[in-house]
Amino acid sequence: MRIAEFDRDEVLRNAMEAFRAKGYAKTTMQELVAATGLHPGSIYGAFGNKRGLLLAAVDHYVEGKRTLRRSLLDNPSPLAGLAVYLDRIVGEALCGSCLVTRTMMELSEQDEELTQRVKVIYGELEQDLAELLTQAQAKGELAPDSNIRTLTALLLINLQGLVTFAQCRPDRPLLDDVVAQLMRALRA
Amino acid sequence: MRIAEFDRDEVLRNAMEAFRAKGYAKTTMQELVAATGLHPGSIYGAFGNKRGLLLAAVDHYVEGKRTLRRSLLDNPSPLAGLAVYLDRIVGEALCGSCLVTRTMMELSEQDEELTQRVKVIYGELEQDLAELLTQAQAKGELAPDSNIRTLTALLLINLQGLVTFAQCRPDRPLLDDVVAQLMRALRA
DNA sequence: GCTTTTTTTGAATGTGCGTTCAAGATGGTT
DNA sequence: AACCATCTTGAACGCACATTCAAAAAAAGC
Repeated sequence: MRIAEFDRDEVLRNAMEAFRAKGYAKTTMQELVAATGLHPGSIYGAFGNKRGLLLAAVDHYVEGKRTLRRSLLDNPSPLAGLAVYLDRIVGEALCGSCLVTRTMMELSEQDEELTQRVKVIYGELEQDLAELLTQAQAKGELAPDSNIRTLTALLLINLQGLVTFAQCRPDRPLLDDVVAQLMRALRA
Repeated sequence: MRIAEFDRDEVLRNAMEAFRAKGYAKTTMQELVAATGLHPGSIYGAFGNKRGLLLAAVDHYVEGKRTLRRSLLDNPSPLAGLAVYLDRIVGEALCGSCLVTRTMMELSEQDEELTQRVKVIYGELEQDLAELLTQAQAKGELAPDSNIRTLTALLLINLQGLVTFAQCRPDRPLLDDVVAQLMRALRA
């Protein structure tokens, strides 16, 4: 027997960063070898192939995001939690794009398994947001006649859009104003 | 002398469709040859190389979108024009992604010239929307104290997000509700 | 300490790609 | 009608890439 030397989490973090920076197709094995510190044989041994490494990196990325999201949203005032979360999203959007969105745009309509996985990820996010809005409504932070499903979709769309928009226009004050406007729109 | 036999517009339409379906990197020259009906030599003669064909296709795509947009937004009631435009965007989002967004996500941070071009395209769209909102405010369709810049950004973000969201969840009634909510948010 | 099993290493392989090129076809020009 | 510039055609090229493989190294079990 012999145990693997590398730290799987660190490898996935580095791979993720590489994929996020250049996209799947344009990230070469050479770059992944350089980024992870592993040699080709080790990568193929541990993850099967390049696509396997991407899938593992996406899972790792999503798990981190999900944990963070749930801790930020866990707030006595649901809408206050949402505000904190949105602030965080803006901060991240200013630093770089989202691996999931990028992967989805690049590989959807070609990779059925990956598309399915992305849909599950979106479903989870949607459910978290829907629960949050339901609680907000129960606590009177939202109008009783608000349509949770519509508002959830509006939120998702704005999360998506924010990250993309920030690539073109990394203007923090503007993004903060937009978020404030969005929060007002929810209550309206 | 001899005149080119192919119809440039049709070639660009077909190339655009190919690029939009699979992205730049994953669309092979073979597929472009099949899609356009041109042989490699002709493509290289007319557009320089694969990237040149992409740039030409993007320009063609954007020009079409811009013309359509301006005609839809040209309405005695600015907000009514906006509603018509958004309805159209929803319809298109249900059919497939946006070539510009896709190209941007795939090639930004690698292709400086293309990034610059995309920023110009976004600037144009932003300006059109800002003008529309200014007119709406002048005609009393928007509150006098609304911040045009913020609302413009909000609109852009939602346009962006709508198209991406629709890929995962092609649900026309839901999208219509979201658009209605967004229109309400502008007036608030 | 020897064997066994797994990992590491990095050079080698084969394939698919964007691109080029030279020969043939075409139509405008004189 | 002859010429020439340009377009068309499709085979050929070279390169970069993902992947494989065989040898070396390193831990675990006895």
